Amino acid sequence: MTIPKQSIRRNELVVAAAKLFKENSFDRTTVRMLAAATGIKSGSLFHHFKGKEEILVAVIEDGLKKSLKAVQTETQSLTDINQTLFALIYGHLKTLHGPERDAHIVSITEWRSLSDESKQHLITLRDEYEQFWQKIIIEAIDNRLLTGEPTLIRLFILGSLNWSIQWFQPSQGKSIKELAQQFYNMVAK
Amino acid sequence: MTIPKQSIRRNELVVAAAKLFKENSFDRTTVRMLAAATGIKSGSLFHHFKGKEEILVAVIEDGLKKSLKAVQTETQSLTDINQTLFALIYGHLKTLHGPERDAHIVSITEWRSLSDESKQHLITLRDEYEQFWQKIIIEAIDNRLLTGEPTLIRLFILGSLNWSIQWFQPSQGKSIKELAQQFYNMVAK
DNA sequence: TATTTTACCTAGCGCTTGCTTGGTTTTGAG
DNA sequence: CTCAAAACCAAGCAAGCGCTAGGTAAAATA
Repeated sequence: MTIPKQSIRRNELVVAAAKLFKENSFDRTTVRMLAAATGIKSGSLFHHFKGKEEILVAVIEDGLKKSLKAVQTETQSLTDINQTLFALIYGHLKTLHGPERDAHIVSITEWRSLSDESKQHLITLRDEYEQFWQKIIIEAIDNRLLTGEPTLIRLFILGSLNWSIQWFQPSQGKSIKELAQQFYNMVAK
Repeated sequence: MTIPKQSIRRNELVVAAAKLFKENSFDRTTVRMLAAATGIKSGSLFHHFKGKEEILVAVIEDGLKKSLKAVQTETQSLTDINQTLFALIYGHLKTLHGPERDAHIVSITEWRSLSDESKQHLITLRDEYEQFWQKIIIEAIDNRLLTGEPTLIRLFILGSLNWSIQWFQPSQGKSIKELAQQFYNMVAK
């Protein structure tokens, strides 16, 4: 019995899992809960995934890949560094609180529920994303838009942006664009 | 059988619990693990705490109270707003990565493991801490040291500071004071 | 239409979990 | 020295957990 990595059904399960993992947490979401939410019996889940952890890996992998794609799209064809930096911040917030919100939140909060092997696999994806930021930040420093150590600035900005999952409610009060503007104004010269 | 809220033994258990909750997580720390770490039998834990959750509440309560005390001490007797804002950032980082590190990390990461009742109880303490920040931030805005909405700025700064638990290793590379300086330079005018 | 593959169900095993109960030891005040 | 309160232990229960085994139904392939 081989388990296919791509299938419509599997993807549905991953989306449902992301929602449950966000609402409860990975540990407090049981395979029976996920089964009930998707109209399946709990044992049948293991036809799609080797184990519970593989579901979490799939959710996070999904989230990370979409993050990278999102900021790439948002910043492409921009030449001005001011615009690029804003687009980066805006793009990050837009995916973070967009349709894939659940997966992104899980990517951020459930990292430590992963085994070492799973971490190793996903860390490559995360590094890729962070490198994308790093490059633009360095360019911004060169243009005196930012000052300080690139790595520290990156951790600082990404930290505060990611923290918004703790307090920001989409479609209530501020728009994401306003938010991005305020973030941008605070760090850029 | 009444359970006293203050006792030396209880405090030892809370400290040990903080460490375990940080290393594993609340859910993945079993009462048996905590018992083994403190040289006790698992059942005996329930002489000190009504249930497992009460241990978590004690850890977080401890962390929050010490946070507030730390920044109060750090900023007292300062009149210049520049100095005060720096002291606030420095004080926050110093407790966060100081001797009570475990409890603070648990306070940040395990919030959602709490029941609604426990949350309600602890939210008062957290609000108190945030209000302390808010006051100083407003003063800083009045003095043109910061610009923007107070609440947003607070969330932004505290978010990035708290995020440092994800990457900062005490006693390795940068000192906390250097870190605080960089943070300060990035937000203050 | 026959055959294989994919998707699912039924039933339950083995293990761990938080917590309880009823009893014993230790401690400290009078 | 007495004795009650506090701290602990031994043993185990009931519930929930991830996951498996063996089979059936549906869909795809030939």
